[in-house]
Amino acid sequence: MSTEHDATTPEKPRRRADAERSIARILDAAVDALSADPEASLAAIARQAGVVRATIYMHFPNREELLEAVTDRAIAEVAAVIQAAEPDRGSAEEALARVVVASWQKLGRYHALVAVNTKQHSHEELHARHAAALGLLVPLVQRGQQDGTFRADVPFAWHLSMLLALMHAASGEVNAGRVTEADARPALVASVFGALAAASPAPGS
Amino acid sequence: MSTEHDATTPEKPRRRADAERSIARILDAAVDALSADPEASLAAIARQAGVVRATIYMHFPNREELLEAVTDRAIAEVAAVIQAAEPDRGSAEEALARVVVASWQKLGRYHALVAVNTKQHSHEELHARHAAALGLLVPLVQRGQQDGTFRADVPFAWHLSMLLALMHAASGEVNAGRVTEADARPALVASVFGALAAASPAPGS
DNA sequence: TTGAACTCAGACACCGTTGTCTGCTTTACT
DNA sequence: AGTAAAGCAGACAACGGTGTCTGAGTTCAA
Repeated sequence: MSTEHDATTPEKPRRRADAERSIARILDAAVDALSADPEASLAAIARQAGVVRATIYMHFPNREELLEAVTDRAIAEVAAVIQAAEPDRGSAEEALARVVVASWQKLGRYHALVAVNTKQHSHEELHARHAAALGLLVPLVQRGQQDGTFRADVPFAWHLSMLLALMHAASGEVNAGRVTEADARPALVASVFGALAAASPAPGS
Repeated sequence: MSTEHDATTPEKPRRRADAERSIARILDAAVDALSADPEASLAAIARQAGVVRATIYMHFPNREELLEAVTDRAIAEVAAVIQAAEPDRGSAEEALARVVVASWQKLGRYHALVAVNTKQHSHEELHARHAAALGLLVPLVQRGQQDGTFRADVPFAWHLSMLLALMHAASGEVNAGRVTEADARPALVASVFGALAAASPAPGS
């Protein structure tokens, strides 16, 4: 594995090394530019990438496919981080904490990209793409629901959405400078676990 | 510096009745159109409002101020709903549930508008605007923190952000059809309370 | 009822973005 | 070293959005 970066699809073309480099720079620049402005022009992306606009068209047929490649890569990166955190090891609580800590920053980095996709693709299609990364957490959540760690009176997809929302919000807080990253980590873990956890054997109700 | 075109705050301008009507229709259409596509053109908004594009310019000097009026009105509506839920009455837990139930749908309706504002205004400015509605919850959260209902080891602003994120996510779930509104309500309340609640007198940690 | 406010219909110039194309130079591979 | 791939530079038409203007109709309010 490793240095195999395909722009959009793993294909036949044996690209030259500098082409691979350009593609990577364009993708990186696109993430930055689109994070700052979801409607960033290709000219702006090219400028930030240090290439000329025509070079983008050398690797991506049009704007839309570039954005597609950007989100594909972002999701793949997040998925890799999640997987590296071994969501299926240890107790559900431990695993959840591990996954959250490992992935929330990278997830937050790509937070702004959501706005880019919301208009082009439908919600369903967008969710289907996220599923690649989110799907890795399904066993973890279900496991926790079965052993009573997480509330079982809501669908596991609900937990997944709340989890995602909290991680995004947390990275937003850090990004806005309202909390330090060091403070955010335990707070996020606590909020997430609290949100997913089964109600404690409390009285009343 | 005072606004001459205040579509939101009824002031000096003695507008005719049909003008008020047009403004309201434009604002409504803008919410719908921008929710579907954050970059909806003024032509699209005008079409949906059943007016001609020039009519928009009769009440709003430019696109930007129209969007501003839209978000101002949205925030004001949400704030009104929150206030009507009496966030300062009863126990923090009860009040929280009341506020969440009352406001999450309307808040969700305007969820897409967030993407519209993210690029124009800075995060700080945007947060300052939200503060008008969010500020109503500050006493509630602080009260809960003081009496031990909510965790006090995080800033109250953290709780506010998590609260907002969960409500947005919940309305997204309903909007996507993954849960019914009836199911979402108690689930949201549970998730929110769990996220904010102080750790139960449990062992560990 | 009359005048003013408002709306409609359509045009206009201006601007930025997209996608394509052209030579010409530089860089990578064998 | 030679060849092809890739990049640069700068142009081009096409398109859509914005903001302004005109000159008509129509609706409200005194």
